[in-house]
This record gives sequence, structure tokens and C-alpha cells, in this order.
Amino acid sequence: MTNGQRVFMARHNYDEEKIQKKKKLIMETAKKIFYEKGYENTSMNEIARELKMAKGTLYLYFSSKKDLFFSLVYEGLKILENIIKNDIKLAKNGLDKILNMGRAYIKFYREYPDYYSFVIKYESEKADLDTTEPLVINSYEKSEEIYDILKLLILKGIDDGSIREDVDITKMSMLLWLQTIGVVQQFELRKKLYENWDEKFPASEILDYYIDFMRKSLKK
Amino acid sequence: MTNGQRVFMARHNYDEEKIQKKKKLIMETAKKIFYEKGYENTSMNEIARELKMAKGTLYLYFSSKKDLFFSLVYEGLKILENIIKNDIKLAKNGLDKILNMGRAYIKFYREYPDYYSFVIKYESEKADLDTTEPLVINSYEKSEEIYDILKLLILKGIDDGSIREDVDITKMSMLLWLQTIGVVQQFELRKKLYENWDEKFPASEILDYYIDFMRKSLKK
DNA sequence: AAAACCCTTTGACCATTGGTCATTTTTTAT
DNA sequence: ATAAAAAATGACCAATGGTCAAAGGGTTTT
Repeated sequence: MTNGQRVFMARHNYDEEKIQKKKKLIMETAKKIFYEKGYENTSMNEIARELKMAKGTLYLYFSSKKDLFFSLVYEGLKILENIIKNDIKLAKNGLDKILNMGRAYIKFYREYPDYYSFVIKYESEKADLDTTEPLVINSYEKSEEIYDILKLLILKGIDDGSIREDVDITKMSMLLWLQTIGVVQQFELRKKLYENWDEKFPASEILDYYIDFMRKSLKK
Repeated sequence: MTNGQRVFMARHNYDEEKIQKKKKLIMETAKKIFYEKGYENTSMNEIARELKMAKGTLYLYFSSKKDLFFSLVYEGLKILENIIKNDIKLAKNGLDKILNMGRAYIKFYREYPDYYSFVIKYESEKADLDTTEPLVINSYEKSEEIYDILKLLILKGIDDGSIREDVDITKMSMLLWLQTIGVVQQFELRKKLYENWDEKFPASEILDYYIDFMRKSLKK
């Protein structure tokens, strides 16, 4: 028998950089295929074939198909976080910062449709996930972080007079966050349909209309 | 060789009622298991076992696992439609009818969590579906129907003076529909998280807060 | 009573999937 | 050149969704 040291993704101890490069390489190809065909319709065999590797090799770098996918999800979350943090800085008062946060999320959706689709897929299945996995924990923390930002911005907006005083901060921050993610998600799902129903209707304006809707509801 | 008449779900020509009863029976059991374990984690073998049938029998009544699942989705859509149409009647002016429509959707989510989960799962994968399947076409039509109702209600609200005049009817109807579905969906995904973050926070109030938010944004 | 008919049900079987691991190939150190 | 260590392989496994020739069973015809 073997010495039984392999548990999860053991060994790989000394040339970390090389390993990270290979992981990146695999993720690059997986990203393409997952986005084209969706998670369920992509097989590890296909990813391996595309990479001209044996399937077993994939499992040296990622412990499962889910692990490979979640690594992409986590990359996406980091991109989203950067966009949001950066775009918030560009506005002065609380209201405008919040609106920029909404716009940032929309920008992420428009400019990184692949990462966006992974993040959404992941969010949709959060409930069923194993909360001991590091990637899952990390993403929970990121969500929490973003939620806290929103809460602070509402507070700031009330303080600087850009947002009306009668909003319930906790409820409003939750609602805005739910709402923004929900609107974008549903928009993505339905945009093709809407274009069929109402010929020539510029569906893309809906998301801008949503930002405007937010402003009207929040401003003093 | 056989006479090759079986294509999709052929035969079953003469005792339609008996067949429908058997379909119902299968759907009853499938509903339970799909809801408990989710679509991906439910196998046709397990459904058959629970029904004390052979797996092949399932395929006489449903052409595929998807077909069985979509039949449940369609039942759910019919329930939702009934709730909405009924609750709209209970209000007088356009604004209140719209708010009732939102409440009806929330009611569907709360009272039929199993059907709700099927409908949402289906909606999330609409984009990838075969649009020649009757069940898919039917559900598209139902969505369109609901969307049209909303459009008419906004018009009515502006007319009877309960809704402000400066809304863009097409955009607003789309936005409200996207938004309501999105908010409920995101709420469902995140309610557990929120309760962890903010101990004792009554997450369930968020959906009522949303209805209130709608009223404030729409009223004259 | 038995044969003929025809729909219904069965479950062994198939290709494919995510995942494993003994073996082989390649790299590194001496 | 040799040996030790690390990386890569692909045959293999159990389970999946789906198929279909064969068997079952109830009614009518002989």
C-alpha cells in the first residue's frame, strides 16, 4: 500500500508559484467552457481534453468540479469588490455613492458576463453549500463586507443631507442589496423575452431606469 | 423488429383519464422528493423506488426527468396565476391593485414554497431551454400575460389618479416585475445569512418593507 | 377453456459522469 | 549515470439519465 499521505490536495509543497500558474491555466480553460456550456453541461473530461491533459491531473490541482468552479466564483467576487470600492470613491455624498454602487454592480454584469454568471450561479446555491470549505467562508465574508459598506453609505447620506431621514437603515440596506442583485439577475434572464414582446424596445435602458428609480426613492 | 410507433410518449390513446391520474400520482411523489433534495440531487431511480415502480414506467408517462420537473413547474405557474388574478380583484384603484399583485407573489412564495422553488429554478434556466416544447411555450405565454396585466394596472393607476403621471409605463412595468421576482428570490437565498449577521432581525419584514417602498415610489 | 390481441410494466443494459489511485513518466539532486 | 521525488496518466469505479426486448395481464374472440 501507499503511505496514505494524500488526502485532499496534499503535496505541492515547495514550488508554489509554478502550481499557481498551472491552476490559472486550468481555470482559464474552465472559465471558457463553463461560460459557454454552463456548469452542469460541462464535464471534467472535456476540460481535460481541451487542455490536452489527463482528467486525473485536474484533480491534482482542484479537489472537485465544484472546487474548480468556486475558484472562478471567488475570482469574480474579487473583481466585483474592486469595481465597487473604486466607484464609490468617485462620488462625494452618500446618495451618489450608493447610486454608484448600484452602477458598479451593473458594470460588473456588463463587462464580465462570464464571471457574473458564475457568481450568480454560486449565489443561487449558497444555501446548500458546505460551510466548512474555505472558499465558501471567504465569499460569505465578502458579502457581509459589501452589506456593511451599504449600511454606512446610507448613514452617511442621511448625515450629509442627500438621503431622506425617515428610512430604516437596516431594512433599507438589505432591501437595496437584494433589489439590485435581483433586478440585474432577472433582467439578464428576461432581456431576450422582452425584446421579443416589444419589438425595438431598448431593454438595456431598464437598468438605468432602475438607478433613477433608486434615486427618486432615496433622495431628500 | 417492433413496429416502431413509439416516438415520444405515443400510444395512450383511449383511457386519457386513467393516464392523467397516474401522472398526478407520479408528480405527487416527485414533488416531495424534488423539493426535499433539489432537482440535481434527485434521481429517477429514487422516484421510482418511492413509488414502487420500475424506472422505465416513469418514462412512459414523462419523456424525461426535465419533462417531469417542468410539469410541476407548470402546475406552480397556474397556482401563481390564480392567486394574482384573484388578489387583484380585491383592490379598487390601480395603485392598490399593483401592490396586491406584489403581495400575491409574496403569498405564493410563502404558502407554496415547493412550487415556488420549482418555478424559480425553471425561470433561472429558461434561457437554455428548448422552445419547441409545449410546456416551455405555455409558460412563456403565462409570463407575457402577467406582464400585460401589470402594464394595464399602471395605466389604470395613472388614469384614476392613484399613481403619479410621470412614469414610463413600459419601463416601469418591466422594472416592477423584474424587481418583485428578484427581491423575493434574493430574499429567499439570503434570509438565513441576514439572520446570522443581525441577530434577532426580523428578516420577514423585508418583503413588507418592499411593498411599502413600491407604494412610496408610485403614489401620486 | 384456450388462444389471440394489445396495452402496460419491467429491469437488465447502455453511454456518460465525477472521482480514484496504482503505475508510469519527467524532473531534480547527487 | 543513478536514484529519489514529484507530476501526470488513464483504466477503473459507482451512480446517473435514458432505452427497449421481453414478460405480464386483462379483455375479447374462437
